[in-house]
Amino acid sequence: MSSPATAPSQKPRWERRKEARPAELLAAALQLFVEKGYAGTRLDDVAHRAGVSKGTLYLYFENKEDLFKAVVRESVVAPIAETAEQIGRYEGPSDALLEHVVRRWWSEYGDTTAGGISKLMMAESSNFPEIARFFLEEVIEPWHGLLATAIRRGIERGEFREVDVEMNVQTLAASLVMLSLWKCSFGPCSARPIDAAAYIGTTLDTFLTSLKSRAPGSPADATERANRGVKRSGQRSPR
Amino acid sequence: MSSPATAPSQKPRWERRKEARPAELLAAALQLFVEKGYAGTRLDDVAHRAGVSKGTLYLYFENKEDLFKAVVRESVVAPIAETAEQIGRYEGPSDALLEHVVRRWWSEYGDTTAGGISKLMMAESSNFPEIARFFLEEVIEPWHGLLATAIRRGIERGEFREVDVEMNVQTLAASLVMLSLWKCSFGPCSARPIDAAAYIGTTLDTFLTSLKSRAPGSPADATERANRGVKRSGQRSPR
Amino acid sequence: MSSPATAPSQKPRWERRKEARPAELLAAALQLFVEKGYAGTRLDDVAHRAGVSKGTLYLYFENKEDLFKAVVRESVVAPIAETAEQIGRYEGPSDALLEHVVRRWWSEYGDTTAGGISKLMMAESSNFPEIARFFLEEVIEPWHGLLATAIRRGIERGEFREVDVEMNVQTLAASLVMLSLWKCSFGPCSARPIDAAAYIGTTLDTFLTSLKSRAPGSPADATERANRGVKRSGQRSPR
Amino acid sequence: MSSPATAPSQKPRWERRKEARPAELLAAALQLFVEKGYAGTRLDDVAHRAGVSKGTLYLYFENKEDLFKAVVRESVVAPIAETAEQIGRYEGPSDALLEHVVRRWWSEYGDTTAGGISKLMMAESSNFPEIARFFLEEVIEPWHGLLATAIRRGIERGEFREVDVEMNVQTLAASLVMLSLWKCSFGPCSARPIDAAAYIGTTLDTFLTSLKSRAPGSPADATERANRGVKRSGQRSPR
DNA sequence: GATGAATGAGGTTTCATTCAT
DNA sequence: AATGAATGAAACCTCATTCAT
Repeated sequence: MSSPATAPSQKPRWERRKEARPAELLAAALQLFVEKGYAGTRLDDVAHRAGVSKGTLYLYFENKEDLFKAVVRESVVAPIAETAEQIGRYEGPSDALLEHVVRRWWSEYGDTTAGGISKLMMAESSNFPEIARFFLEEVIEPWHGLLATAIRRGIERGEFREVDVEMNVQTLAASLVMLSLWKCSFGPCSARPIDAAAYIGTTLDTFLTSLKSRAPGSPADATERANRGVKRSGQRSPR
Repeated sequence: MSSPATAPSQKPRWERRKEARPAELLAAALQLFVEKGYAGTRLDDVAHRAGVSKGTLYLYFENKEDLFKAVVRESVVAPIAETAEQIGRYEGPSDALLEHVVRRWWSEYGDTTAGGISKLMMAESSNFPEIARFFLEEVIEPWHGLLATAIRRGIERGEFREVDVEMNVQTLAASLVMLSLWKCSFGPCSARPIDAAAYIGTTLDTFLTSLKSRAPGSPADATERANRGVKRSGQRSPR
Repeated sequence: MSSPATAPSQKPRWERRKEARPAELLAAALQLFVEKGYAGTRLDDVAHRAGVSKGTLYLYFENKEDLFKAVVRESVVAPIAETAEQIGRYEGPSDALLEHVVRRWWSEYGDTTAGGISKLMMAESSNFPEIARFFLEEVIEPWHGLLATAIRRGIERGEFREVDVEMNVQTLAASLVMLSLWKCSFGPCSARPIDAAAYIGTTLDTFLTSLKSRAPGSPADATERANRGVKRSGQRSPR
Repeated sequence: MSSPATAPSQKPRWERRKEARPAELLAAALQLFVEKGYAGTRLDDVAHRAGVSKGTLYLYFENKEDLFKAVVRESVVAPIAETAEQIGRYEGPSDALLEHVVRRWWSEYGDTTAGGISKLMMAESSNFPEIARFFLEEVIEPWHGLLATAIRRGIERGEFREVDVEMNVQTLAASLVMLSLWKCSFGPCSARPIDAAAYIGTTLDTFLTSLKSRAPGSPADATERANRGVKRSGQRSPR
């Protein structure tokens, strides 16, 4: 500051680095965090996998927790906004729309390395409540909102029957997210790997069939009708 | 309560403790493993929560990994066998049967502390492949088999349409397991807690409606039929 | 908390330990902190000198800073209170009283290992402001108060001339403390060690001679008189 | 720069820089060493405060220890030689001379940033014995010699009583140095800052009053005479 | 059987030092 | 001459594991 030596244009170059080199570090960290969990990941390994020394990590991240937060934040893909636009412009039938939203989520996020973030957050949410909340608000809720918009559109246009939108979104999303989780948890252990395309196809089939089901009183019998309202929480066993 | 002796009248016969005591340790370990993950759990805390000293742990378990394995193994409830019997004896409609199986799973396992095991295994499966495989074979597959039996029964009896049983089981189970996971991950972070009964109700409604849907060519259009599960994996976007 | 096993009376026993074994650790730490400074002291060395392993340190002190604080606090000798009593009961001449207070401080504190604390605090006060303030209030000020009481007594009884008590205490204490500092700083470097007894004798001689000096206008010339009031801060050079 | 051969002819041109630039570095280093101590000072901070990069430090100093030594050596002001001359030429009364020497020391050294060197050396003398010895011989002893000369002159001219010159110098210097130490140690912690002018005034008053005290047998009683400095080291307590 | 003090390997973090530019 | 990214040795600290009581 007082010396003429300190170039005034240094800062930008620093910042630039913080986005260039760190990318490799974040990628390495993502992989390891997903694979080993937060506590099980050694910074030594992260650095090694990124091809740098342990100390270099600390040039870009204050500490392990900071790195973890950065990994979560940086891995949050933003195709949600893009998909949201598509919904607004779309004019075809709602079932195709919902299918599109689901398939796009899978290809853009669920089937990606970033998809492992879901598993990571699931496992570490109680250790990092703040980040969990961040993930909930910035990732999960927007994505649920997308599904909700598509379903609600179908109901409003008379294409879908009237269901509890919120709950349908929850359960549909659950099915899909589980596929992501499975891929990076039991996937490698299982003898025959899961067929993702078939899984998604079946999920769509199930939910769309249910949503488009018209029969006022036929397929849905008493049991089903009772639960359809969702406001009920009674329980019955066939015994 | 008063002296360092753990219990007033327990002292006399120690022999039985060898098998009785670990229950408290396993319970404590389960809670902590689920909450903090394997690496994040300190044996100190486990012992403390179980009300014993750290050294006592080593009287019953060789080491941390041994404790972990024991937790997983011991927490595996065996009501599955019992439920399997019920299915064999049952004679009513298949939708009620499926509902029963699902609700029983939730009350006996998913809604239990042991339900956290799912989250735990999900997070640690890559660190403990053998245990993951054990869990897959001893817990997941039998439980999937149960659902498969119920669905197949419905199809055979003409109550359900013909679907890809395997995949329907996968997605149905996914939805349900996700409820377990949510409860001990994002649950505590979320503003309004999830309504488990409604969630299960909606899941049953969706799957049963889909399974009982008859209309050969009406709601399910070409797209759906293609994905219905007949081993196809075609993909289409509304674009 | 939930378990009946945790005896409520364990705490005291822990606390007891915290004063038994830690004594050796505190002694070792004191020596090293005084010798090497805070940053220059390795916990490994402290433990080694105390004959225990590194980890044992952490059974008794949370971290390095905690150990440091404990060292300072524990080394604060309490002979000040005792000396204070003696002053109240004393009935002889004030010069002998002052001499006693000074000599006692030296034998009980300045000449002790704890005397090194002065050097330590001097060096680290800017790194640990809170501890510096603690030392200032709990050690330095009481000790200054003792000297002030003795001097004020002499003035009130007409044995000493009227001087700025506060400043006389400061400068007298400075001279003495410096002896402590010297002992554990330049002392070992100097060819011929300082003669502590002679040093203290001379200090007493100087201050007592000055205090008992009666000459209204003789020895103290203009220069001196000007400074005696202390309220002046003028400066003059003999040039 | 180009070949592995370390060209010895590259250096010549930069010789001057080698002596010019370090001034800023030495100033920065001095401040930090005084404030944080040797081990507690990071070269990063030194460079930053001097407005250069960390690597630049190594163009001028081999390593941290080298920098430290340079700081001590370069900070040793040479006004002592100058003051020594003044003493030789001086012809007035000895009390004024001593006062001059004392005040000059304060304004030229004690009140300077370099005054912090005393604190620094005190703290690090056991870590750097060679430098401590250097400081002792090159700084402390000459300065003590100055005071000794002034006092001895007073005794020889009959202005001062016969005292142990050596010890009087020690204790006088101690009082003064302590003021320097206080300023950069407890000074910032203390509620009301010390009044340096008053402190020096009182010190001069005390020592000059003592030195000029004539009364052979009146104020100074047996006790005092015994300790007066005549190489005796007897000790007595009023008990 | 039970304890908890003690250990030390291993992880995180810091920072003096180097080197390509 | 100057930079600042990169390094790795060494410090702090944690915690699974052992063992005398």
